[in-house]
Amino acid sequence: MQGFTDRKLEIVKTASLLFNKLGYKNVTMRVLAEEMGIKAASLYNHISSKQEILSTVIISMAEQFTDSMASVMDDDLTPVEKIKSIIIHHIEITLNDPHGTASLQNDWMYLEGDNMVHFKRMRKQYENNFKLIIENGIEVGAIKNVNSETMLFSILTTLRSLYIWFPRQEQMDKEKLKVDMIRVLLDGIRT
Amino acid sequence: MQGFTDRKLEIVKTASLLFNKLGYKNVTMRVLAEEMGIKAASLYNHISSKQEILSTVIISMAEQFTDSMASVMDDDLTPVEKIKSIIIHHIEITLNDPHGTASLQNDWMYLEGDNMVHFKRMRKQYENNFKLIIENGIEVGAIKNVNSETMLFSILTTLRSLYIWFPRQEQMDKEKLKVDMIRVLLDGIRT
DNA sequence: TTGGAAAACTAACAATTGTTAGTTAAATTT
DNA sequence: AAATTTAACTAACAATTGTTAGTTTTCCAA
Repeated sequence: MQGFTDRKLEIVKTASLLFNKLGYKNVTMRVLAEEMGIKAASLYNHISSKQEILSTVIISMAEQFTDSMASVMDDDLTPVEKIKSIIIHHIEITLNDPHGTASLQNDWMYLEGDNMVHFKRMRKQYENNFKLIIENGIEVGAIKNVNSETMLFSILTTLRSLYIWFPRQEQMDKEKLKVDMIRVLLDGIRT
Repeated sequence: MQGFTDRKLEIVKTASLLFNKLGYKNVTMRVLAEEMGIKAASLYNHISSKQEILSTVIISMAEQFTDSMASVMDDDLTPVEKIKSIIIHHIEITLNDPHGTASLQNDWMYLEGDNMVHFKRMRKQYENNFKLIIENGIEVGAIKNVNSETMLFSILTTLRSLYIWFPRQEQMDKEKLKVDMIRVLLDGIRT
């Protein structure tokens, strides 16, 4: 029983790596199987469909972000500290599974049925919570009085794209990255 | 001769809209044809392959950004003003063709052969030029002395994702958007 | 009115896709 | 050692893909 779970996890990990390298639709079951060193039909001893592989990757990543947002909302912090905490969570989740995070951004559109509904609901709620934090920051005077959607998406799209350029930042250590990122997103680039 | 060009342009425009809605690989020639009100085979009176449609969309968008960067590099401006100019160009190109910009971000990975090479070269050069401007800004003390790649990608990924949330900002006018965007990217969100 | 080009059509192709059925080998349990 | 489960295999399927060939319709110029 452990063996089954391990093998499935291995398939999902390999798939998310290939999704990232080739794009979801270019990762055929035969390509995936070859990367695993087996034949395509053998994959079906461990998973039920290609869609299950995709949804396992996407939904598990989305749930990590959902959980991290829930913990931030619960914490008793100022708005600015909550935003710092979100930035840190993004960096850690992304560094912990860059290929999964990349799939989350690039391949969610290939989800079907309930998986798509569930994903969209989680994403919407994440954005709503983030926006609430920003608007609370504006109210207490800690955040600029600029259109909150503009600030939300400026920060969020940057965080969502972290996976793209982490490969180029390998010399940089994680803690410095967090500090720099927080500084740039909160205070901009101008001196 | 005008008729031919017009029809091809119409196909390309429709395709980029569908790419955005369904994802490149879900836009089959039959789906595209149906949206145009004709049969799949009829598309080939105007275009030579699906790849040609994709590359027409992607390369023409990439060239717009390349051209805009070239003009910024030529202009006699301070580093900060150059960055402001880049932000404005991004907003204008994106607003002018949101679906094309979306395809540029999402579907470039399905380019083949020379198209892929050409695209990657343009993108690399764009990033290099942007980075030079930032590093020049650091030298003259106008930009924070933070890792230049961190600042580059924070700004660039935000600009590249503009297409995602422009549909939500329809009530907002273009000039205010430019002002807010410049303010947030240069000076952050904190008061 | 007619001739010719432009652009639509029908029909079919070869290749590739995800998936299933049935079978064999490997590993684990009894 | 035997029995049972796990996980690989071969072979094939139905559906879908981009594309081509050949034909008919539409439309404008002469």
